[in-house]
Amino acid sequence: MAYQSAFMALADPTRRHVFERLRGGPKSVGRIAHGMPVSRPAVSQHLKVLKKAGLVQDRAEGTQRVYSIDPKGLAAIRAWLDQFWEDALKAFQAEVEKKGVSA
Amino acid sequence: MAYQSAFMALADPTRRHVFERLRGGPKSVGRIAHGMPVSRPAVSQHLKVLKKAGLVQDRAEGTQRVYSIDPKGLAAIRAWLDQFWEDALKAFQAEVEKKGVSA
DNA sequence: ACAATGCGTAAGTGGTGACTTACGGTAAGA
DNA sequence: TCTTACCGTAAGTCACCACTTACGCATTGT
Repeated sequence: MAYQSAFMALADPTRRHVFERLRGGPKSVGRIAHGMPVSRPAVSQHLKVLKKAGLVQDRAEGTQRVYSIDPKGLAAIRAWLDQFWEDALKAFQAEVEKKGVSA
Repeated sequence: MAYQSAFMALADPTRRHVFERLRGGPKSVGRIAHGMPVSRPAVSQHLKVLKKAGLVQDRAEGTQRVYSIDPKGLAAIRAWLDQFWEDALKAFQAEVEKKGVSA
């Protein structure tokens, strides 16, 4: 049941922005924070939340800390979505057939 | 770009609980609120947010208002996830090949 | 017309979280 | 060793959001 923290984590725009910066590949904290409208400690705090949600992972590389995307968190959301999607679509189609809703 | 409000909407546990109550099919506000630890107006407010995010839709049925799941919101999240998934996995695999990470 | 039901909204409050600056700790270079 | 770079954490502040009660509106039944 880790999709809860994953949703919480991705809800914040700034945090999602941090997360999306890792899409192209691993980056250090400094490089992530560079050019962002918030301070570097703020980015660190966001990364902490993302890590706790299983969305990112980190490794030490000399004096700097490199973060990368952890597929585990995304997989959790995807699993929840897939399960929900099936039931919801089924109920939705049953509703369409019963009521004849077009739009 | 509606996935932003969708994530925001699904981040709150109570609101997600409201949303999940619609999985089995359309329900009136009263039936949704019945048995929940929050008041009925609170449920109304949550439904308002969910509707704005494209996650639910409503129709009038006599004196009561029936809410059901709107696939549009889920589709938005799924699209974002799919797009992200592809890029992230690609970068992740490139990282695995380069570094030889096993776990 | 009047009462009753079902719901949305207004107004106000408490708690949480996102941000800041300041500090401490670790690893590399001179 | 001393400095420098890079980062996480502590402490404090401020805005926002989830919730409550009170109220108003529309629809149905008598």
